[in-house]
Amino acid sequence: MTDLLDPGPLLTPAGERLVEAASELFYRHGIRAVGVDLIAETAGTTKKTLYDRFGSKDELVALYLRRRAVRWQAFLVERLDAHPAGPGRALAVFDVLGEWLADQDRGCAFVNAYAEIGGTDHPGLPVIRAEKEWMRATFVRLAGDEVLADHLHLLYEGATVLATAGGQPGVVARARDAAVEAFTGRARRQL
Amino acid sequence: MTDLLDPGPLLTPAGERLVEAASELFYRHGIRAVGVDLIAETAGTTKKTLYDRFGSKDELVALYLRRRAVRWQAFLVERLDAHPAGPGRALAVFDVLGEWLADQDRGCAFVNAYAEIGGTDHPGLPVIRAEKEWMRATFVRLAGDEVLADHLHLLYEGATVLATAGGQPGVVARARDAAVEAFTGRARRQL
DNA sequence: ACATAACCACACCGGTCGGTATACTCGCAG
DNA sequence: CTGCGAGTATACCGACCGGTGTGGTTATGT
Repeated sequence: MTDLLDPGPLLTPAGERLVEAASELFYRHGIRAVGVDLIAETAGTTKKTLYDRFGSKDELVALYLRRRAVRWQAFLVERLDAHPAGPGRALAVFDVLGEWLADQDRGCAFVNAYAEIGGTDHPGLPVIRAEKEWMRATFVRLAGDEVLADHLHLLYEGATVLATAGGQPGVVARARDAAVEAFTGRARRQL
Repeated sequence: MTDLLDPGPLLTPAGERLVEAASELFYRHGIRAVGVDLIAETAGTTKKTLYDRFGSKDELVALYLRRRAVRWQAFLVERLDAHPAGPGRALAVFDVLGEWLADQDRGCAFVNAYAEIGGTDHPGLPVIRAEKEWMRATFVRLAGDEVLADHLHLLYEGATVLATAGGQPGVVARARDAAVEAFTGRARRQL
């Protein structure tokens, strides 16, 4: 799992600009909507360099997803560290999600990518699965309870979808409320 | 809302074949991945007829989404009617979802469409919003409680995402379990 | 007999798609 | 001085993109 989300070795300067440009364009407009010509032009380099560095558009897409996963995970972990250790951190995930979604109005990059490459053998597919599994594992670690973790993970994914595709930005706060209730349900279950 | 999900007037035979072919191709491969030439060929007709009937690819996409919404809603209502009236019907939504997802392995058509057309003024966007709002209203009607309905709706959307993009097909049953717990939480809240 | 709508066949438009090839310049390490 | 990896510039490839135009056929209804 960890290797699937490895952002890979350091890139050459032009390679770095290419993956940066591709990441923003892919997220904002979708994968198929963005051509390699536009990526190269935005990065201030050429298609030749793109294919020299990454071999194919599909590989560049997979790298985009790996980088995106690492970025979100680093953001989440950093924000969670500011909270006192304990079950409250599982709740704080929803605060971090709200903060993240304030900037990222196009929703979950992995869900979006699956919409375009699902049902194929695209090299980005394992990255998508690994990211969702990482979030589940994170909830398990934070909640210390598999059943509760699944419950929280479902609320988390639902909130992301409804806040973006559903056009209901306030839903993240309601998801947090639901998470609180899930916690009290766990407490009662364990009595 | 209801008019946004109106499938529209009856179509001519070739128009009907076109929207049928487009629906399956769009859902299976994505919107941008499917060209109008392929749609026309699959329907056994021509591009000319497509543009005579629908005016543009975007309008055909919007119609695809409206039809998809109507089809899911009819399926859900029919299945729910088999259950005795009462709060148990809100739980049955998760059984119906599991049944539906067994055939539809490409996830939520509306979330997928948003991944491709979000951030634009595509005529399909209001349809996506209307469908999500319809599901929320349905949960409110079934649960008779806004807070509980939001909780259930979040679990429902999360289950759809994780069962498909997340590659965790068993998650729908866990979402149902979580929904049961949300119900008992409501009961306790109302005492 | 005539109009009309629906449909079909096909050619065409400018533009973009992912991907390849050739040739050149630069900085740097041996 | 030389070799080499990185980057640039540009042209090219066949295929496909969404969309338009022309002309002709069939069926229905008046």
